[in-house]
Amino acid sequence: MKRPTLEAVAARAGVSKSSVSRVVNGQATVTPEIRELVMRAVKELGYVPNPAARSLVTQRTDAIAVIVSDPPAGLVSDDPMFSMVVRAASRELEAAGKQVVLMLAGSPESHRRVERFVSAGHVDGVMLVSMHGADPLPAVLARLDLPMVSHGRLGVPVDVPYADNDNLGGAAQAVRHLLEQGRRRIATIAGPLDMTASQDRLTAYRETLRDTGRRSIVAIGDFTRISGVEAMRQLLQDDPALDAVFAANDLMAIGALRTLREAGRRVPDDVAVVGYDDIEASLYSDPPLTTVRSPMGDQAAATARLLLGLLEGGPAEPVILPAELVVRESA
Amino acid sequence: MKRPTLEAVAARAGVSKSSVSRVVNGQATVTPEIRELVMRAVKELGYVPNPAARSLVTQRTDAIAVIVSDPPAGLVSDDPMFSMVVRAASRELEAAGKQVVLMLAGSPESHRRVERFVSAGHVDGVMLVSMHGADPLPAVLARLDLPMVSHGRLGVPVDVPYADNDNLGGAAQAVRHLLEQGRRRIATIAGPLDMTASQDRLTAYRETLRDTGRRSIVAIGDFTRISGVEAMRQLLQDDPALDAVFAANDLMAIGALRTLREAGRRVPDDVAVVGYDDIEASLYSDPPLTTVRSPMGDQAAATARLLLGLLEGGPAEPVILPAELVVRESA
DNA sequence: ACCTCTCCAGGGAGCGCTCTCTTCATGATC
DNA sequence: GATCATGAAGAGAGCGCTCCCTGGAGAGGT
Repeated sequence: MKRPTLEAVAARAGVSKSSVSRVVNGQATVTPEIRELVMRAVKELGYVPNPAARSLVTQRTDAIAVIVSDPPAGLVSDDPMFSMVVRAASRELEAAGKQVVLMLAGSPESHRRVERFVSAGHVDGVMLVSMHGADPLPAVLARLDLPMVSHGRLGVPVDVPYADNDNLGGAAQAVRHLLEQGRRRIATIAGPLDMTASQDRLTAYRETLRDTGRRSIVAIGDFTRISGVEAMRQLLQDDPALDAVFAANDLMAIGALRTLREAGRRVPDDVAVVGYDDIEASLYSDPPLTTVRSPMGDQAAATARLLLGLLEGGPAEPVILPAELVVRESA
Repeated sequence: MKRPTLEAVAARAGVSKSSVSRVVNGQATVTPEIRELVMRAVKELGYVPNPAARSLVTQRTDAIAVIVSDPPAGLVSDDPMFSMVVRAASRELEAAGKQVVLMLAGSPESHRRVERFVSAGHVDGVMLVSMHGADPLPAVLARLDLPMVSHGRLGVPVDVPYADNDNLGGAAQAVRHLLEQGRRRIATIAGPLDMTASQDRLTAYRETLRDTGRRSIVAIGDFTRISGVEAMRQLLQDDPALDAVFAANDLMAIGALRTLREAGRRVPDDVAVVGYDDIEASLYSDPPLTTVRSPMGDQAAATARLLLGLLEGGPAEPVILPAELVVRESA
C-alpha cells in the first residue's frame, strides 16, 4: 500500500540506491544493463520519487510562485488580464518543468502569507503580476533575494526585471490616430495612477496632445468596466463637447461605450473611442473597438521566460514588446 | 547566510529541538517560560520551518492541485470562467492555509505531467475544473485515491464529489421566460456536448419546449464568443423565422448578438436572446443580456470547501446551487 | 514515608533522497 | 607483467524536521 522508495527499487533491481538515483535523474555514467534493470524495476513498482525528500537535499523545489494582486472587494473578478496572463505564464513555466503556485495578494494577512511562503523556500522564483505602486510586497520579497520578475514595470524603486509593452508608444499611436481623424477635444480615461502602465499611457496622451497645443481632459478609472462607465459620465459633465476618448484599457472603453449610448452619443460619429489591450471582447462591442494591441499573453510568456533565464544564471534585461494600433469602427 | 534550522533555534533558546518543534506547531504541552524563550529565539533568528523537511515526515504538503482543462490552441484564453473560478477557489483554499498549485491540462503530455505530479505526493488533494466528458484524466487521478472534487459534475462514470449549479432548473427558467414573452420559434446554442453543464442545459431546453409542443432548433458551440457568432449564423440559415435564442452561456450569447446585429435583426424586437452565467460582460452588451445567474465564484468556493471538508474526513455530498433568471433588455 | 500517577522536556530514530567519497574493475602504457 | 589512468558502482552521511519514547520532577494517595 505504501509508495515504493528508492531503496525498494534498488533492492528489486539488485543494484545500489546510488545507481537507481543516477538512472532516475538521467545521469550519463550508467551502463546500459544497469539502466535497463533499474527502469524495469521502476516500472514494475510504479516508483515515483518523493519530491519532499528530493528538495530537502537539493534545496530546489522546481516551483514558481505567481503572485497576483487581488482586489480587496469582490471587484474585477472576471478580468481578461488574469486569465490571459496566468494561463500564458503557466504554459511557459509548465513547459519548463516548473510548478506554478498561484497566490493572491490582497489583504495584509495574505501579504504575510506570501512572505512566509516565499521565505520558507517553497519556491525557486517569483513572478509578480499587476502590482500597484503602493504595494510593499515587492520590496519585502526582494530582500529574500530569490530570482524575481515582474509582469510590467514596477512603480517602486526596487530593481526587479520585467517584461512590459510599449505603453508610451502605444498610447501615443492611439492619440495620434484620433488627431488624424480630425478630433479636436480628446479626453482620456486613465487607469489607476499607482500603476506604471497607467502612468505611461497617461503621459503619452498628455505629451501627444501638448505637441498640438490641445488641452487634456482626464478622468481616472481603475481598469474595470464600471469605472469606465463612471469616468465617462464625469468626462461628459466636464466637457459636453468632447469628441473623442482614449481609454487606458478596453474594459474601461467598453464601459465608456455604454455611458455614451445612454447619453445618446453615437460612436464614432459624435464621439470616437479608442481602447488599449485588444482583448477579445473589443471585437464584440458595438461598435467594435479601435484599440492598441499589446498581447498580454505574449508579455506574460516573456516575463516567465525572463524568470526561467534568471534561474539558469541568465541576464536580467527588461524586455519591451511593441504595441500596435488596431483600427476598427469606434474611431 | 544560511537559513536557520530548528536546531539553531533550540541552541539559541537553550532548549531541545523537540520543544521548539512543539512551540512552532502550537502544541499545548509546553510551559509558558519555554514557549517565550523559543518564540524570542525564532524571532531573533528569523526562523521559518523548512516545508520539505516537514512534509517528508508528515506526509502532508498543505497544497492542493487545481487542474483546469486548457484548450489545445490559443483558444478561449480570456474566459471569465477561468478567472472567476480560479480566484474564488484560491481565496477559499488560501484562507484555509492551503497552497494552490495551478495546472493546465491540455495536451497528452500535460496529462502525464499532472498524473506524475499528483502521484508524486506533491499535493494533499485535487480540484478539477471544467473537465470534458472525454477526458481520461479524472479516471486516472481517481485511481490515486487522493481526496478529489470537481467544479461541475463529471460526465464520466467516476465517483467524484462536486458542486454544481442547477443547470436543468436554470435553463428551464430561461426557456419558460421566452415562452411567456410569446416567442414561438425558440432556438438554442448549446455548449460542447461532452460537458454535463451543456447537456443539462440542452435537455432542459428540449423538455421545456416539448411540453408546449414546439420543436427544437439546435446549433452547437463550444462556449466561446466566436462559436456563438457561427452558431447564430447557422441558426438563421436553418430557420430564418426564429424569434428567440437561448444560448448556453453568455459568451456565446454575446457572439449571437453580433451576428444578429450584422444580419439586421433587432434584439429583442425581432429576436429575443437569453444567456447563461450572468458574467459581468452581460451587463455591457447592447442590449444588456437577459441571463441566468449562476455565480461561478460561489460554485468554485463551494467546490473548494467540499474538498477542504473531505481532507478533514467530512462527507462527500454533492452540492447544487440554485440558478435564477435575471431579466434585462435582450429578452 | 513510600509508591504511583501525571505531565513536561529531552533524546534520537528515521522520513526518502542526493552526492561525495571510496572501492573496484578494466584497459592502456611502458 | 607491473603500474597507472579511467570510469562505473556502492557505501553512507546528512538534508531539517516530527514524533515516539524515556527520564525525572512534582503531586496525590495510602
